Amino acid sequence: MPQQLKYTRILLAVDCLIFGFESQTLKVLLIKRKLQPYQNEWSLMGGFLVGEESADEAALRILKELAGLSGVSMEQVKTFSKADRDPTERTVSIVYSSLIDIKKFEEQINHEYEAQWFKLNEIPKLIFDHTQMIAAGRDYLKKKAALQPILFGLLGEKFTIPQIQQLYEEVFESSFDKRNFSRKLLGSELLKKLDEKDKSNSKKGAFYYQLDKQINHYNFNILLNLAYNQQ
Amino acid sequence: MPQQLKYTRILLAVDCLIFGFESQTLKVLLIKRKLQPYQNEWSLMGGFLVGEESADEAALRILKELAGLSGVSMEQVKTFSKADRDPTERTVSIVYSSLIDIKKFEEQINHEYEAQWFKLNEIPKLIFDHTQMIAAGRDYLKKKAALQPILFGLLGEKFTIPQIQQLYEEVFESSFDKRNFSRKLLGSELLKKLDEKDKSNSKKGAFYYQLDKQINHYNFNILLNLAYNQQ
DNA sequence: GCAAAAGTGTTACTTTTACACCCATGC
DNA sequence: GCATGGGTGTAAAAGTAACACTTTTGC
Repeated sequence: MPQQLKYTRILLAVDCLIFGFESQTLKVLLIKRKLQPYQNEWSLMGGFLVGEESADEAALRILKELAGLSGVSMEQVKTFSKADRDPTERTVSIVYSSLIDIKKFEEQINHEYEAQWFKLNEIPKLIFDHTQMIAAGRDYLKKKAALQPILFGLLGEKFTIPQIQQLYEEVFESSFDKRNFSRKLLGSELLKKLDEKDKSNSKKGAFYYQLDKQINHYNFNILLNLAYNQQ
Repeated sequence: MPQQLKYTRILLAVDCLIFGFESQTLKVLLIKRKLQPYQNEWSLMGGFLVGEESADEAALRILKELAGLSGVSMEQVKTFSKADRDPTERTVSIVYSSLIDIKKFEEQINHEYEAQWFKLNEIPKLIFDHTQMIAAGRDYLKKKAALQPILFGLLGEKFTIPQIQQLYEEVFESSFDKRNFSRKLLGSELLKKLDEKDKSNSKKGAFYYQLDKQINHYNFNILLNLAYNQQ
């Protein structure tokens, strides 16, 4: 008799935590749960593993099913396993997360589950331990951003310096001197200035920039250092 | 009928990945599996969740049961969920890891499962995806060490500067100039020099140091910077 | 013409890097 | 007495931090 027979098998879920950036703010995508219990309460996009799929695969499927998003590359953040986290039945959940540019994915979003973006300081009460999941995701984001220029992934094809600065400030919950910040950023030689200006935030308008080259071929100490003293 | 009835329940395991440092080398603790299949092959200390325990709790229990270690604070690294990772039955495994000082825990280790330390470049063939787990743990260690002075946790109560340097060099798979390294380390004012010398590595002997104050009360840019250019 | 955000330069200070020789000891 | 690893200083270069005023333009 295989040893395993005496162990309980447990429901395995995946929850998708999508951060987005828009109008100078970091937001989180939430949907309304359509099942009992907790029907109509806000939650991350979550679901159970089916068949032979891995958690990575399940996360992509669930994000597509519940929010309509595809082509988002998520990373595993953390697994939540407390026995009482889901009162219905014991469930272990693996959290996946990504950062996206809200505008870029706006049209893809499916509103069947009332998907909606919430600012980080205006997050409603969520089911289960989803509030903790968001905290874990933020933490993950902070660490990742300190070591890699992931934040660009969140920006659309073009962006302004003040936009990037606001993004970094939100992620690190800090603020930077704009002269120093823009000098560093431009000094990286990663950005190409466009002729076009973004006038949505000021009368003068801010020039748009684009990533000039492939991100991975560079030394990103410049970006790392933005976070250097933050944590 | 609850929605969940249609989903499969899955075996949930925990694997413990213990890194240790001894005689200038980073090592990993492995045991011999006592169950079929793969009996007598090397593996991490792993086991299934039982009862109402969380994965964090299971990891502590399993580490104690299979290797005799207690008082080790492990952190969750990553969850492995591919359908075919365990050929016996579908099992999802959450990996936990820690860094310890081998000497400090030497006496605790229980040899019922033939627990043995292996150098990172001399790791035998392991069951399932345990080799990948070690790679993920190393990566985690590198990132963590770049942001926090965890490496001290791995050293015993006293240590020499060359020892710490070798440790950092192993973790970052890199090398540092010893003058710069020791200047930074001593400049942190975290270390107190002892009168005693370690003569196990040279005739002249190297002075032992101790951590002088509580680690957390300090600014660890000094240590962060050791890793600054490494990744 | 004024409010509001964009953009830009300099200086003092700190940190990093690169580099080579003497020291203490056991054999 | 020599081989081995331990220990130390300095100068040039790079990066960081702190600071204030001008520009543009829509209203």
